Amino acid sequence: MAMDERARHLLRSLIEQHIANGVPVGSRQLARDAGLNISPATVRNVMADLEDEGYLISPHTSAGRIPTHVGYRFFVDALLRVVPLSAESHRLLIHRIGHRAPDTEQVLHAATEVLSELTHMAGFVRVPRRATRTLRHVDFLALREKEVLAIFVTDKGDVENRLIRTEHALGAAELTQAANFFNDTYGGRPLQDVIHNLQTDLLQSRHEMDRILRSAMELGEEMLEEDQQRMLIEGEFQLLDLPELAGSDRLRELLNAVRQKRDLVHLLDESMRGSEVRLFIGEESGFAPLSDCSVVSAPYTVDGEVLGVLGVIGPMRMPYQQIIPLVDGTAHLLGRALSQS
Amino acid sequence: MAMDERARHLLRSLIEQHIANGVPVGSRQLARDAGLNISPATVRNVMADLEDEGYLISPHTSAGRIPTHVGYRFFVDALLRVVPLSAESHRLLIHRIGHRAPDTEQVLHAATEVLSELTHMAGFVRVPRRATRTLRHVDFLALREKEVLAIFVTDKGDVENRLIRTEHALGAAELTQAANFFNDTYGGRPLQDVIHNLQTDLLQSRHEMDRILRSAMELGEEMLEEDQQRMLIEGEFQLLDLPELAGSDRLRELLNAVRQKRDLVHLLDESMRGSEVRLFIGEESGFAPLSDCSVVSAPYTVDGEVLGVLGVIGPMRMPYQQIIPLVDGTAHLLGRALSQS
DNA sequence: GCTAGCACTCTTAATGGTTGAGTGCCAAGG
DNA sequence: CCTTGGCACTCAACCATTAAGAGTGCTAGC
Repeated sequence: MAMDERARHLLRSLIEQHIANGVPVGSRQLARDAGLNISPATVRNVMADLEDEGYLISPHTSAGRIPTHVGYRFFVDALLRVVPLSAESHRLLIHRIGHRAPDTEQVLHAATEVLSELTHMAGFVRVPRRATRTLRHVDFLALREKEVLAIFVTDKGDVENRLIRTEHALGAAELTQAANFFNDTYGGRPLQDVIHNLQTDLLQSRHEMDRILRSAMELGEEMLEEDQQRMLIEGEFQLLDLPELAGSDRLRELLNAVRQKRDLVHLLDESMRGSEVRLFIGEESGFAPLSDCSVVSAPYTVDGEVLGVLGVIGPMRMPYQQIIPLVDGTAHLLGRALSQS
Repeated sequence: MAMDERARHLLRSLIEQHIANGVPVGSRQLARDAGLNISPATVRNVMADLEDEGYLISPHTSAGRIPTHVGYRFFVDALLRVVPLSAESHRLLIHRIGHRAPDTEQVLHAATEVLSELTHMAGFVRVPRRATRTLRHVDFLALREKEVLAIFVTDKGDVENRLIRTEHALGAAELTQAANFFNDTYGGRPLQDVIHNLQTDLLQSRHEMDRILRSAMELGEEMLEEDQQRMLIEGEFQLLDLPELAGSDRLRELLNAVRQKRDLVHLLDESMRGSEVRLFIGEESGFAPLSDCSVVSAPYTVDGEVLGVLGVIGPMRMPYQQIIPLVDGTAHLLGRALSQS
């Protein structure tokens, strides 16, 4: 059954009030603040309908009503009036992630922090995946007897390194030779390909550098695997202040889940498909520890390519009309900042 | 005034009971469990004395007594019977930090985690300072026009890198030349010296590589500065479970303080002087957010040189007799694990 | 110097009454 | 048929009171 105009208006008003005050909204107050000339009794009838349809719920018999996650979903999809990003916030964003050293890592970190600060919730940035990066340069460095340091550099300046134990001592010449071979053969090619080709190449040849190359390959694989986990999070502790999550048990679960990152990353990778802001409200995420929370995320892109996704985690009851443009704006600015580097 | 044998015995018994149960200990229970044949009334007299001398305090008139930080201090210094590390814990420690890839970073991380897991408190490891490290190798890599990636490698295999913007494009030959100059001049020397000498050298010469070298120096400085901050922490959230800190405000302060690391690192650097386990009980740390907590720390050494310090943060009421050997053992094993790499 | 006894204090939990907010439903009115 | 006022009902929150229990300090006697 379709909701009529008045019901929509009341639902919006109720949710806005609840977001603002955090307490259940009763019929009298809603009747007064909704602006319609309607008695509380009428409002009660409408609210009863909305409850039947799953948009609202009352915590107990005599306590007004609060939105369900279904209610919030309808609210953001059909009722929300997004306010443009305030000039002040915009300035701050630019200041924090626009005027930066060209270091990717630092920019990402700054974005995470500023998200957390401006929203007073937990901010996160999913770090760009390296799978599509190309291999820029490899270096093998003899640290001491039988220990070689392998250094990988990608085209974006990501550096990864690893200590490799070798069976017999290797001279500088040999290492240079191995590095040259590696660079000549694989330089400039996407990391994924490098790993893959290296695997088949190693099966055929019995090059004396095998061991080093094999270790190097493992390092590459690790880089790709590590990718799966790389996410910056800041301001988790702000979640401690939220009265709605105060029940300590839930909260610890949440904080641990956030720290583990695994499932969260999975969730976010899903949301990288679209190109717009995306919301997971309450149980929608299908991820139990988040069932009292909402996640607002937006992918950031460089030259039209989606590199990662960023956003915030907070209570279901958050000021979506401000959070959404903020997350959106941050994603755009981050994309711009990264395209300069 | 000296404490007589009986008072010491009662104090120990009281603290042990309080550590075990977490509730204030009354005269009746103490009289029963202390093993002496003494009436509660007598115990009360002794307890009153101990309270006068600052070892105990009662939360309110009719609630038994709990130790003060002075009481705990006396307890650990004079009364504590340290139990040897359980075989089980020892096995776990070895398994987690003994059998590891030779990667320093990974070993440190594993140590942090295992400390947190075994104690159910927050575990930390202060990362070895690089100030005394020697410079192994420097590499300059042209990433693209006017961007150079500088890579520093220390003798222990620490790698640090930074993107440098240059004024005009530099060819591979020039970069190799710069790197060679750098390696020839400063290779094998302590980082501190490198920075220092580079500073004076740059003032004199007007080498055309100035800009790169200067940036490289800044990178080195950053490495040293960053040192001040580098500490791994794991399991902060376990502190959420502690009933004694449940008062949300204190706890958030604590978590934030731990996250900031600054003051904590300062505190720990103090404790690196000795070579033994060290305790900061309650206010002893002189650091407000920690005033309800104790820190147990131990330096870890390789070849007799103190590299860093590790330990745990938990409530004042913790089982010191087990925590102390655990922290001690972890420090030893970590030192051993690092000496192999 | 130790102990028993006693009066006293203070916390904790349970109890019950009151208040106020809010609902659901019904019957009257437009 | 929708709206509205009225009314009975429910429930959480608050407050005061009570009772029980734990523990202390003090004193007097052994």
